[in-house]
Amino acid sequence: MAADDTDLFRPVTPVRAYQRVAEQIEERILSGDLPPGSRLPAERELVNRFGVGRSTVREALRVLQSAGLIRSRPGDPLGAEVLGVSPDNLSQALGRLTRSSVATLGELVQFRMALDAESNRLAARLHGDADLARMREQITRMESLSGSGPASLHAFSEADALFHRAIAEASGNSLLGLCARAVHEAVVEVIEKKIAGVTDTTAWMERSIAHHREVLAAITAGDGPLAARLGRTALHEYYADHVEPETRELLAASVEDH
Amino acid sequence: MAADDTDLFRPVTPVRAYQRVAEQIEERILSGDLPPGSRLPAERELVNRFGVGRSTVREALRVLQSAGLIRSRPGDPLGAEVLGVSPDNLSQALGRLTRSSVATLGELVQFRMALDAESNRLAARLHGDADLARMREQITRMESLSGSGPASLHAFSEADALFHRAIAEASGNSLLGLCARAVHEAVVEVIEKKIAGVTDTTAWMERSIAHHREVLAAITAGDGPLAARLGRTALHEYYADHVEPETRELLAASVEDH
DNA sequence: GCCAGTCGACTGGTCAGACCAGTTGAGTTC
DNA sequence: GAACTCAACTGGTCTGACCAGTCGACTGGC
Repeated sequence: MAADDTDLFRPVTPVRAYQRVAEQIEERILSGDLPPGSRLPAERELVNRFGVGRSTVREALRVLQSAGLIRSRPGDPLGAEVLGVSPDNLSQALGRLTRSSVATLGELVQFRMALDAESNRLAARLHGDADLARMREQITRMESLSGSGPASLHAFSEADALFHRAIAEASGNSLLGLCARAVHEAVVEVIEKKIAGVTDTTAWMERSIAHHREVLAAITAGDGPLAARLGRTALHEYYADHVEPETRELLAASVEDH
Repeated sequence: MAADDTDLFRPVTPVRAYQRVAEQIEERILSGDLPPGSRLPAERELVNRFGVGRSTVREALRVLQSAGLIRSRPGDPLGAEVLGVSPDNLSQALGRLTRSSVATLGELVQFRMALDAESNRLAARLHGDADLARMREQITRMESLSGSGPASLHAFSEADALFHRAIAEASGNSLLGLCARAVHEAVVEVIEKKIAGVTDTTAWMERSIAHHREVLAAITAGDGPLAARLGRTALHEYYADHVEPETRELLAASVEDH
């Protein structure tokens, strides 16, 4: 132990007051002492309890709020509301990564391929009857929308999102679903308009419905590898025309490798 | 269009002053106007430019800091430093999800299986000579550490992390690497001590080295599917004993399915 | 008795001004 | 030329104030 003197003295980072306050409150929230829906004391009350100034308390609350843990509303006599842990922060972080062009569109699609494939595979293995019913329900909804033309595109993609959420929940892995959702939002932000303008929406919707039916069939049959491959194929077909040309063939290879 | 009156009026959320400030600065950072390493004006200078009070500026800076975009140091005459987009925020969000038991350890490992498998597969297809050299280098470093007992565990896992980062960079998909890293940090946070206490570190290191050698061989040979499966196997072997019993067999199934 | 309106006691959001401890670099001293 | 001093910064914190919004209790008229 004495030989490893790199661990004896570590660089000391002064801990700011607002950090201590934020950590204490965050700890209470994560530990469950402050369940979602409960209220924090008023700011001026927190000032008394923590023995710091109001600006310090406010900076701490700001940090928690930007992390999506609490929400405050002016004039609310009950104090800030505890929201609990939400995935919004996650998708926010992913969104930043894409907007700063750390990640390209091709990388996003490829990333989502991996996530969706794993979700589908797990869902095929673990699904319950209720999960299947919810997926069927969304497909039915898509079918009823497919004739309405471009106006219903918004409702259609909502049904699509719900279908994928049903798969994610059936997979039993919340992380997969959350990340896939975040990436999906990031992708939509980048190319939604492009697709809406270029594509023949009716034909696109019908092909999309066909894909979803295939995936549902594979999941129902318990064929995980097939469901995974179908998920990749669908993403490739949707987005291949819109990614950067140099990554296009790589995406195709991602489908074939499985 | 007129039929879809849900989009005509949207709920209005008053935008706080500190939000506007934070958004403006964040926009400049993400757009590249403020590259990493550059400096923000001093707080009192921002007060003048934005025409708001210092507390407002400070709350905005606090939000950006908690998002990992900037870092400020007391007494620094250059002002806050722009850090650029980093995955720290991502791993922080993942850590919160696990600590609040929204996501279990098993889900984390399963998630990382999907990411690592995809990274390995892509790396096998796209690697350059420099990537292979860096992987070899880290394996050599692990070998030199494997005899030193528990004291060098820290350095060993650092080499391990660098090995995986080399794979991620070889894969050409930054998102995969960043997420894998975030998940890895979250996992480490949960069970690092457990592993350090329970396991025979020397034997564990040697098995780990053997795994890494196999993965490197598969990548060098360009065998993507094999590299992917090896990645899953390695994770299963490392963590299977530490995840919740009810998810253990599911992890094993994740390996076999591929 | 009930309902509408008023009013005051809160809330969070913002601002101004002050002080502190730390950093830095220019000037001073030896 | 090296060491020291010091003033001009920085960010971190506190105080006290004001505003607009919210809400509950009180009060008026019916």
